Amino acid sequence: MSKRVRVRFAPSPTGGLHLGGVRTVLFNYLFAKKHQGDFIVRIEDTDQSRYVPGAEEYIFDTLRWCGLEPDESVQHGGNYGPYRQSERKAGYRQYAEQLVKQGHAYYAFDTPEELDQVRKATDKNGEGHSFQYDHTVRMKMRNSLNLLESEVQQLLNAQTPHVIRIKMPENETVSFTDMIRGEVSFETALSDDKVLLKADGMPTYHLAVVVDDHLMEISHAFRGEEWLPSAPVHILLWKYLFGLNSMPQWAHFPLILGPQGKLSKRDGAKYGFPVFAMNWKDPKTGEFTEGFKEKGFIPEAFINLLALLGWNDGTEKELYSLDELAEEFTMERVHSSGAKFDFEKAKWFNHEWIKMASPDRLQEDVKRFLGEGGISVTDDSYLAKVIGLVKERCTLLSDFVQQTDFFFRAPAVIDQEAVKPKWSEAKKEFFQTYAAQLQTTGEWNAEHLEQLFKETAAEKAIKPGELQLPFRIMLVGGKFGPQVFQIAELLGKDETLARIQHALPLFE
RNA sequence: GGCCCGUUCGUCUAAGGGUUAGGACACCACCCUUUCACGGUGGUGAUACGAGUUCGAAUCUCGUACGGGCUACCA
Repeated sequence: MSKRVRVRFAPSPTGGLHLGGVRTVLFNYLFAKKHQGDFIVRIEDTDQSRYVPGAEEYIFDTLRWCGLEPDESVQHGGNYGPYRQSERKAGYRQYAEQLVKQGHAYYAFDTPEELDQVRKATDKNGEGHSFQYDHTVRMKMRNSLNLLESEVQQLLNAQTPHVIRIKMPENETVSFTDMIRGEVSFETALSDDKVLLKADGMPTYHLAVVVDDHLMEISHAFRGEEWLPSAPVHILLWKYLFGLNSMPQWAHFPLILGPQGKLSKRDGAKYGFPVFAMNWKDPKTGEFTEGFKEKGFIPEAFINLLALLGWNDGTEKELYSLDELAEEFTMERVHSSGAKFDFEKAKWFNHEWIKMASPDRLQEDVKRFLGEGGISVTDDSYLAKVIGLVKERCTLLSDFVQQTDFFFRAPAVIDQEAVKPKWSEAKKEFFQTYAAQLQTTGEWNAEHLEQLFKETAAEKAIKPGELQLPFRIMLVGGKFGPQVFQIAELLGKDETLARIQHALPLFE
């Protein structure tokens, strides 16, 4: 019997969640659901200098909007807490000390300033990175490998600021099986001696991720490809601390790329598409980044498009609900190569989901957008009818503003130029007659209105087609919207007549 | 620079030794609609390059090129 599936998403609260981040959440979530496992969110806030107030809340708000609720987290509780690494601070040191005792790590007293100097000195106008704190230089630095034991003890007793670094083996090959990429291997000699415990007593990501994955009994550790190069450090820590047998299985997701390489939040402003899941304003810099939610995406579509960026089930199916995804998802079918994000395709997904959604489902979202567009809705059942009529021509929720505006208030502008060139006295007479008929008719539905329209047109010997555009302009103000008689039906008798009367003189 | 990962239409991808290399988005044309869309039909368009293995390679191997990631007391 294999152990229970437990996966985690481990964001650091430093800002908004971008596409790649949400997809990492999604794949974790899907894998957990598929295997009846647990999905945990652990906040990795070990770097106090990068902490951004509000970012943690934002993350949970985003997950809620996406419908990806964690089973355990800061907000959801659970038996493996605390779920915030800063609150687990006291626990990490013992593991680092254990490594020192085992000879796999050591105390280092070099200050950040000293290291900076060495880096600058070594990096003689090359493109940097010639200095690494690794096995080739560690015997020249100020650390417990090098200093006398008494000196080390003295420094420690005097509370001299220090870090604990891993002592990377000098010639070992570390390899592991990535669920997506297969066998991956690294030479340990090429990696530097990463800091495990910082001078402020906080662990770095490397120590914390291993310790917490162990303590939280994580069975599968998934993260973005940017972590692949540091995997050997983590494998080594697992080996030294808890044994390779209890190590989770790894998978590194391909990156989501922007038009020119790595997707950055700046791409959003530059190319006109959102990068974050929801609007985010950095409280420190004031920098604003647009979100998919506010751009007019519905979460069903957002999830769907993210899932298909790097995964497919091998069939030609493209539209999946969250439940279907959880059913079909397998890690083996996740790609190993990065995917460039295509906003046009993203919009297509949204359009498809809006078309599939019921007016009820869309009601609240549409109302939110209409409100922002200055349209207030008082009659929900009227709104539902309107939504049903126009939703298939809306790609983004924001499109509902233009598509429904004229249902709630008379058009502010009448596109007279669309009518004037072909306007005639006969057409004017037609509308006068038609208006009079509408006034007295007892029946008010699209079919009847159309029938009446055609009959009257025939009497006046005008092709009905030539009259439809003017009628549309009167009711809508422009050349758009659903079938014109359906519009009139929803508008009702009084409003329809008022708009005809208002527009008629404008065509002279 | 070093290390790691990757490379099929413009983009997302299917095809895990034998197919006219399939689909979707986008684009173009036509049809439907006397609005704008939806929808329908058709079209343009790809295996990075070079060797090797094989009767046969998009698929396996190697090299080259290109792309990306990492190289902090950041995650």
